[in-house]
Amino acid sequence: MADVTETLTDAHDGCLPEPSPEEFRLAAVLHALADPVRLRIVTELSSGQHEMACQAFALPVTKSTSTHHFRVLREAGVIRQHRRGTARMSVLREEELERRFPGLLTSILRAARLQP
Amino acid sequence: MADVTETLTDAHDGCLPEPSPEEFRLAAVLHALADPVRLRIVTELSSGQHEMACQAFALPVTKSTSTHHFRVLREAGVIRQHRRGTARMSVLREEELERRFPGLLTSILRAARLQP
DNA sequence: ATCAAACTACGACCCTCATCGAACTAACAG
DNA sequence: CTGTTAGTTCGATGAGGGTCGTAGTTTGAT
Repeated sequence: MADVTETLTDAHDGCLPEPSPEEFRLAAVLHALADPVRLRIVTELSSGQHEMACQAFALPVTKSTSTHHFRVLREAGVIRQHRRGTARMSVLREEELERRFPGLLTSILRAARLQP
Repeated sequence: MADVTETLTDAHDGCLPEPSPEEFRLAAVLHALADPVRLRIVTELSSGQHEMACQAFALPVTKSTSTHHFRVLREAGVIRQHRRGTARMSVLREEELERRFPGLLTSILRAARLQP
């Protein structure tokens, strides 16, 4: 599974549309993180490898619902997605969020770890 | 839902039901703050006097909608409300939120000030 | 007691959203 | 090409939420 297939699938056309940091909207970020499933995605992304396929989360929803949640996170600017073979890898946009909304993601992640 | 907190029984029963800090749910707080009107309420509460009547906010919605938003904030634990004459005063629960979710409110308020 | 001010409660409306299933697409292995 | 794996897209659906208007409540003043 942990194959080292050299990435020709680079960051040109495998990337899905995402906002630039200047386009981040606070309400959109808060709304994105106000859902248990999405909060779990972000929590796992922050404490695992910096890149994870959708399947790797084992979410308690169907694939189509899963796609929906990843899109909400991506369109809010919380994650970035690109293809890796048949998989869609997700990455937390930590630095960009930190620059735009200092301390926000950090405090939310800490709060999330404190709760069921 | 109607949690009768025994704190401050001193000020008879002008207080409306509110959760105790242990009952704060992160998703509820984030959802409460993900609305522009409610974010504005909280922002004004944090930068004005520590007590404000609903009317004082001059919100761009009707009174009934206003009541709705204040209730969402109160039930999430973000604000406390008590009567003062015919007015309903609102107070930010800054310390309790800080104890439960350190840095959260602070970073959200800072982010809100950075945006339209 | 009556009146006004400031909210609250209750429906109603419409729109958003989380969810699903089924059909479709993309990438890769044989 | 065939088949598999991993996501996406497209309705549909049902719950929830933001908005309003109207009616009711509470408090203080006259």
